[in-house]
Amino acid sequence: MLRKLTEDKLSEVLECGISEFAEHGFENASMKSIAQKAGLSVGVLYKYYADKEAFIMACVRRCLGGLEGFLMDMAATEDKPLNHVRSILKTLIYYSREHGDYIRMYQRITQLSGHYEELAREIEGFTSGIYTEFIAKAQERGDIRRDIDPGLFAFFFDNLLMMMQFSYACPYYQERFRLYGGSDTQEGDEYVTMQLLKFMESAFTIESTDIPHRKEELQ
Amino acid sequence: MLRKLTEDKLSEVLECGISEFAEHGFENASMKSIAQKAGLSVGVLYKYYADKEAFIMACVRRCLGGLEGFLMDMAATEDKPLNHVRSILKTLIYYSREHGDYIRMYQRITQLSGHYEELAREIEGFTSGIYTEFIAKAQERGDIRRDIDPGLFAFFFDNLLMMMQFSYACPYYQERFRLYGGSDTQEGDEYVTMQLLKFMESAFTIESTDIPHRKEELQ
Amino acid sequence: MLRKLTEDKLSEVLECGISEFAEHGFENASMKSIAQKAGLSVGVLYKYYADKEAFIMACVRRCLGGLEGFLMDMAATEDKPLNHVRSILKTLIYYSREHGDYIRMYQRITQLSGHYEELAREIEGFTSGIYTEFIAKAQERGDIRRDIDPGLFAFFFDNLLMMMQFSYACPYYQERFRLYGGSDTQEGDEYVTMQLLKFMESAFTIESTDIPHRKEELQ
Amino acid sequence: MLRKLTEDKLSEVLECGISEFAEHGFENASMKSIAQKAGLSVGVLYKYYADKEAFIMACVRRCLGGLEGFLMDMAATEDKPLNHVRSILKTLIYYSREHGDYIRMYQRITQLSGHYEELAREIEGFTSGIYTEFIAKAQERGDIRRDIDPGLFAFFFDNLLMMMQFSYACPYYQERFRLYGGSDTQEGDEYVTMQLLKFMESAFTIESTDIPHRKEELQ
DNA sequence: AATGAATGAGAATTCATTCAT
DNA sequence: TATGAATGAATTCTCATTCAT
Repeated sequence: MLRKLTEDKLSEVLECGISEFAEHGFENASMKSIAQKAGLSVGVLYKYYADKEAFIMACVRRCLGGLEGFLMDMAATEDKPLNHVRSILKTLIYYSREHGDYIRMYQRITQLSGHYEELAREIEGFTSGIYTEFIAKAQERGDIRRDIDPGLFAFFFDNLLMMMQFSYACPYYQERFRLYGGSDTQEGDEYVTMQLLKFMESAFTIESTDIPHRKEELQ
Repeated sequence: MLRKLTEDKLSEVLECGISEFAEHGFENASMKSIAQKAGLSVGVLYKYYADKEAFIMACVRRCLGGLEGFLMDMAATEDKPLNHVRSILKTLIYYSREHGDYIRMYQRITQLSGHYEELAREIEGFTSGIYTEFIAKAQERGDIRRDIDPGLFAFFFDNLLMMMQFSYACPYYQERFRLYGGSDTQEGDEYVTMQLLKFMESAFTIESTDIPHRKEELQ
Repeated sequence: MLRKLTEDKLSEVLECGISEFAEHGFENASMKSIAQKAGLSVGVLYKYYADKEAFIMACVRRCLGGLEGFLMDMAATEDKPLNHVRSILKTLIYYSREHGDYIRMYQRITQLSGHYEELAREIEGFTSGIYTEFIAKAQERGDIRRDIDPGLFAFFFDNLLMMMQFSYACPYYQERFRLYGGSDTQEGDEYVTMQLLKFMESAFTIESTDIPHRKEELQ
Repeated sequence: MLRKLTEDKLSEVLECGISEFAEHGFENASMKSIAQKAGLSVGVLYKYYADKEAFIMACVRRCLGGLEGFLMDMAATEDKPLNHVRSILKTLIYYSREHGDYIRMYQRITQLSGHYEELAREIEGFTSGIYTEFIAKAQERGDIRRDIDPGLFAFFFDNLLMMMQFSYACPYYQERFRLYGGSDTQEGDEYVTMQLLKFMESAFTIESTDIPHRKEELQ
């Protein structure tokens, strides 16, 4: 019998939870099987978490915390936009491979109904802030075309990143990825990265002429 | 008699299923409430579908079928790439608003575990085919830069579209959209469309020089 | 498989519940064992009653309803007080023997905590009303001494009756009864009845002199 | 060391047990909360008592022991029957107020199923002995009518006392008491006592004529 | 053929009891 | 020796599925 759950063990439990939830979804994962996976009895889970809901929440927090940490690291680099993006992509792909559970868990989170909007705001707010600022700064420096809404630009950018994550970590998206000739095997990473860079690069630099630039000009 | 019920009623049942699954997820939706919603007894449901699994599958098929139909219509237009894309985006946003259930259901599908890869292949294969061909043709015509992998280009393109769909139909993504200053209200549609077009436009037309063009050139 | 719970079957379920609760108490009786006893699956119980609490409540109601019915019958007789009481006692003892479960269940009810006061008021209010009125009328007619508070008199009277019920139906009280030389076997009934009548008779008829008659005279 | 804890602490634990059991019943009271209330760890509880059952038994014993002590004191007085009874009642009511837990616990005990008959015999045997002897002696002295079975007389007498205890200490009986116009507030004590005395007094002194005197005369 | 009540396996949760420290 | 965290059997409750009518 374990004497007391150490900090480490507690972490392990959450990881097991994340792994189970990532694999089976919140409803299909059973507290019992999570406990077993962690080598514990159900009782312990309920000692530390009031109920399944609370445990899910803890896993969600840990997952988002992990992602946020990763994003922070990623955002820290200073470089020319394209190089920065290149490094972001590299890290992202690597992370998606190594911590697939977190990405899959994240995908599950996007399905959660109820009062989880705050969660979205927490994690997505962080990302959106970083990216938007990143874009805005680059626009100031003239590294990126200025005739585009930095918020939406960041949004499209992040959309591409999210889809890459899913495409590397989630079964359905992996399959889909393959259909597009993409490879979710290590070898192709470099190539995919470069192609995506190319796709973005132009978006970053060209100045279009025949599309209205600002909301105000619409009417 | 079966035949009497069939056509219309069966459609209705599937629609109810899709609506329930879209809203509550596959686990949380109950066969009973679906039957009630469709004005049927559970018994009939089980006459037509062996079990919940089978019923889900039928709903999934219908949903994907619906989406495919919509995509076909969308793809049918012939026009200059950017104009074509503009019309695609317009339709897409409109559809996401009007048939949110289908989009939400689709999001649920992307979470399904098990032997659903074939499903992915069915629907995504269709899309990927269309888009890739669309890109390739445009490249031939010189409407789009040629130094890019048409498959991956189509992939990135579709990624952006998928995220738009979700951002217009799924609660979590809607919330996220707002954080980026995006508006999921009718008024903003035009603006968002244009910004996205701008984001893509350059990707379509610029020819980059310092990024390797083909897989083969990598080593 | 039963097709549908008839009125009778539903009654039977409640009787099984009463019997189980009477024997094991509310906490120790399990829904499963009650269902089994009634030859049903747990599911049915939960079809008809929201939860254990609700089922208990239904059993309590039925039990109190039964007791009330019995009390009504008992109260209906018109006769000279002592004869009336004699018949009450007879019925009471008979009932306690035949419907021990109801009496035992009633004893359990007296332990219930929570919002069951209303229940007490329902059943006890009924009894207290009947007895108090019965005493008051007898006082008017001169059949019973008038220098006593009819309410309290009825209270003491009912106390004796309650204890008789328990003594005939509840294990602990039965054992206690025996220690007093009382017999809870059929043969002794008549004798016990008569002794109790004698105990009460005098209370009914003598007019004491050295005990203050009314509340007001106390100070 | 065990010895250190023992005497006082053990008493305290038992008191906590009694208090918890009195309030929540045997099933609903948890060993953990009892230990906490006593400022102990569950471990110690299980050092002294094999299991919950054994602990309950110990509490039951202590409770009955306490009641017995109180009854002994009560029985010690020598006086004329009615005066004696008056003093008994006074003490009883006072005790029921001051040591409600013991009375409530006692009520719980009367519900215990299993091999608790011995318990009944222990405590009730004591009471019944005292009362029966008290009645018999008074009959000899001519203080109480002789045409009544002293055992049953004592039984009825004790029945009235028990009900008074419950009516002063147990929620359900308190509520019931109120319905009869009884007051469980201090002020009414004197009045209730006197009314009960009056109710009993006559039973003690009148000699009825038309009810058979002894068991043997029945046939 | 349609109905919807009954079934019962399985999930969440509690708590008496054990035992490593 | 005392502690209180861990254990896991048992309980309540749900819901996909069956089947008598």
